[in-house]
Amino acid sequence: MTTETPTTPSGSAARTPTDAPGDATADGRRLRGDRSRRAVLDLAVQDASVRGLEALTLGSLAARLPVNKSGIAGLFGGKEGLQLAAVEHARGMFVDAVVVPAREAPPGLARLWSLVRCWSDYSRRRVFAGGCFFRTVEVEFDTQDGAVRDAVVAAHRDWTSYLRRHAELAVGAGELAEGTDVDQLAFEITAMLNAANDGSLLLGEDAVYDRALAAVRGALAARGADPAALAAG
Amino acid sequence: MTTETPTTPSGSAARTPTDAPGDATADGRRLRGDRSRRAVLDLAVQDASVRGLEALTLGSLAARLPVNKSGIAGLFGGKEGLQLAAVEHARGMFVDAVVVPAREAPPGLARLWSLVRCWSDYSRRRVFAGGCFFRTVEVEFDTQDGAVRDAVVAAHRDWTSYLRRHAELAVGAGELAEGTDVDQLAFEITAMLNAANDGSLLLGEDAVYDRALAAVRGALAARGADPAALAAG
DNA sequence: ACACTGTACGAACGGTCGTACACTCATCTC
DNA sequence: GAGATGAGTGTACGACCGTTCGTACAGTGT
Repeated sequence: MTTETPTTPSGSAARTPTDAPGDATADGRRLRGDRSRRAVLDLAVQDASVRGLEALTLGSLAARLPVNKSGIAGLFGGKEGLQLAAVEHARGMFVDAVVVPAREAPPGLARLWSLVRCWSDYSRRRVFAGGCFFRTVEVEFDTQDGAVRDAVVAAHRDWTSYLRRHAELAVGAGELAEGTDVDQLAFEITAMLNAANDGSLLLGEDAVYDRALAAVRGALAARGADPAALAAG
Repeated sequence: MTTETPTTPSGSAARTPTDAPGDATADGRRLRGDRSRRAVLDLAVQDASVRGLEALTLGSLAARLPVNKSGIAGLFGGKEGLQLAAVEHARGMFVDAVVVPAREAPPGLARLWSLVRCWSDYSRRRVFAGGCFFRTVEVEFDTQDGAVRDAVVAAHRDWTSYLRRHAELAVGAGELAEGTDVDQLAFEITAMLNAANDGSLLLGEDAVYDRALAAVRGALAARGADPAALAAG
């Protein structure tokens, strides 16, 4: 992946191998298939955010959709194909829910803080029924390897490097203290956000989101950020 | 659970319903059973820390042990019984690996910092093959309910309340600033430790443990802790 | 008209899961 | 001794898993 910036919700996410470029033609068959794929994935990411990608079941999905079990298998080429497509689909939803709204703030510290707030809202709003989709699947594929794990890791790196980039911009613009360890900062920010997500799910306490925001605000202030730039939630 | 203090590794963890008190007699049959249970659980917690408790399989466990598949089922009364026993077994191992060693430090700030360092070591040493056992199963049972989830939540509360208690002691002893929000502090500490565990597993970077320790040290110092009391890792 | 492609179906496949049951054997109780 | 108890085995069962196959049909191109 060359783009450092998370791309807009991948318009053409999961496609069959033979995907010759330049076919912008509207094939009725493909349209129908894409609509079916979309319906399956909308359900699959919700399920996976709760139970994980391994717990996804072709039969269970098919039972709740006007699609046959073997139809789903054919649509994605098998279960692993479905899992990979689900990761990509979730990535698009994440970008829509977090990255795009945060773009209203200018690059640098403002964008960084906006990302933190948008992520908190994204988790709190339960865009995915099981909290952040990627939290679930990251822990699930922690210690395995294969294509799915690679996709999960790639999504994770994409997100953290985006955070890190805007931290660097903030340092360059003098909004954060010179010499700030942006890796350390990104680590602390993601740690707080993830902890809020997990705590909210496990204990049902909503206060954890405020705790996370307060902690991030503290981490930024400790690095010289203007407190006025860190509007309250 | 009335004890605020994590108990020593539960000597009699998983027992069959009829468990009349006062039977300290050494029944040869029971001894044999306990030995078998222990062997099964030693394997089960390792598996579960990697793949989760739902992915545990009686057949897979039995294939690697001198025990029959239905033998395991009988030993624990079924799969859920095995899962519950695994949580209890892991709890004991956690106490042995983290709580007991940390007891060398006196209560208060020193104990708190010792717990942080011991937890970091516990995760880094891979006491469980899949990193912290409880991280895996917490995320797994985030959004479900049932006896297993309750056990996981109880273990979680046990740990965090233990942290919080020593934070309170530190405040009371003047080692941390008066008015310190101990819930916030406990939140930040667990967030950092968990993030180190997860990051180490997902990305294979060992540096995250140092990042976590540095962040916790910062969080404690910001609350007035004597930097000299926070020995380096 | 024809061949070709992609979606979708229904049925069947081999495999694995957890559970249940009947049974043997060692051990403890009375 | 007799009888109860618990560990452990072996077999069988029903349920569900992902995959595969043959088939039908709609849409596209020539």
